[in-house]
Amino acid sequence: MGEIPKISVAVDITVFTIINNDLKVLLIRRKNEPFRGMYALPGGFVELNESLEKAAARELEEETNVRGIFLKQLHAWGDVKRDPRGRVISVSFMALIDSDKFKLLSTSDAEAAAWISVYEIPKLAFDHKTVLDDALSELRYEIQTTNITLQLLPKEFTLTDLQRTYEVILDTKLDKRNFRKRIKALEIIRETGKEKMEGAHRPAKTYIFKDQKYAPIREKMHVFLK
Amino acid sequence: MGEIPKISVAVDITVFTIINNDLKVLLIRRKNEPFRGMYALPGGFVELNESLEKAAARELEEETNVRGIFLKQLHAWGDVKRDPRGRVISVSFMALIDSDKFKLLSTSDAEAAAWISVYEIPKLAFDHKTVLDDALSELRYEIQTTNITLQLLPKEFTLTDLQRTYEVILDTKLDKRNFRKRIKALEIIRETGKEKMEGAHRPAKTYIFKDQKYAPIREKMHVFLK
DNA sequence: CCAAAAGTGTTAGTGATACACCCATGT
DNA sequence: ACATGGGTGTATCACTAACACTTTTGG
Repeated sequence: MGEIPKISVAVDITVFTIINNDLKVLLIRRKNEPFRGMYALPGGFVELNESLEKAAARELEEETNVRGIFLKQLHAWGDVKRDPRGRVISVSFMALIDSDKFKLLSTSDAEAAAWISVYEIPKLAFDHKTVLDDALSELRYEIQTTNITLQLLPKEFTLTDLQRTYEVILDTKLDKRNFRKRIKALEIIRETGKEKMEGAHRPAKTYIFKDQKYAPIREKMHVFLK
Repeated sequence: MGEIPKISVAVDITVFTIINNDLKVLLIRRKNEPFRGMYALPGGFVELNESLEKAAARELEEETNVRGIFLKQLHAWGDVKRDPRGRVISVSFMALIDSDKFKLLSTSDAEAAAWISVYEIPKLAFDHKTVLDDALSELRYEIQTTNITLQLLPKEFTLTDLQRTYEVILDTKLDKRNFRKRIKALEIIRETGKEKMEGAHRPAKTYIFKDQKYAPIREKMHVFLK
């Protein structure tokens, strides 16, 4: 080859979590130009000897201390002028972390990183607002077609925990009876036999996901007609 | 900046069409190493001054003479060893063209390009088999959630034409009455008032898509529960 | 009048929605 | 005994699926 153009390739990760019944995204305050002092999605450049997924996992670990988590690739952003420093294309990823593990973040030496409500997003560097909006709409789709919420919950959880997760992400109220019927029909969770007692009321049964890894919900979803 | 790694970025396009009731993909026979003589998806490297979409459109036009067509970005492929020449990431796109326009292809000076049935795909260069499989499954999803079939049909078409398109892509037989009921309910097409007479039988009404551009089918699709 | 594709309705079953009360516990 | 959240069933409605005959034309 020889005259093949070379371009810098970055990954940007939209990390979601739920804190206080609010959907939050991890944002980093930039210390350097361009967009110094502005919030941005965590991310960084892809090294020559690592895949896109590896790069995203490495950056996520560097920023949050969280490792081994599921990352979903979303989109490649390639506008010529999206980075004022020069030609940079960015591949975006989505990740979800359990809000318990998030405490690891504050013990890390990551610079000014913060969990920001998706409903109070400040002006972001680069095209990161677009990237984030895309990730959010992808998240809302994913929770309806995969078991991805397992990433947001502790291993054992109650049906109320699960319903709240859906409600927070979809930003709606759901009917308790219908939600339970539907979730049971999807056959993605199983009773543990244990209960969780918490507060002055009847204890709740706890559940675990049958698949402990990300998996599409087998064809309960629209197949078109026959 | 300075020590930011630079990577070659390519686009690869899976172009579908229907010929003789068979779903075909455009493949190019490679004239150069690596994988010389082997079939591959059309594509090429992204220039510094063009977006990913522009690059895909340019490559598509160079290979097929077809321009102004809808291209959908699918995925970024970034394995370290996917190209033996060095580090290359590739962003894949999908395109559909009307089989009438395909004739433009053979009049072009494109080198050995061929429409190959998706059921008879030979060994492909690079990771193009994976890229193609991904595109095919995306296509099957897209025709159920968008009006993308408008790219495959002439402007005016009959319901039988439309049904055959779905059948060929989904590789199933569909019930005529149920298909028509469903399509009407989706409200994506409109009668032209004209008819198409062809052969010794009753003439068929013709239809056009209400949106003449790619559009998602407004929320007839699963919204999850309330 | 025959061949060929176009066009059309009904029924049964399945899944979605709306909705209200009793249960088990701690204090 | 009361406050709190956990847990459950039914009736209606909308959509999906299965299925066969009549219509219009050219030859």
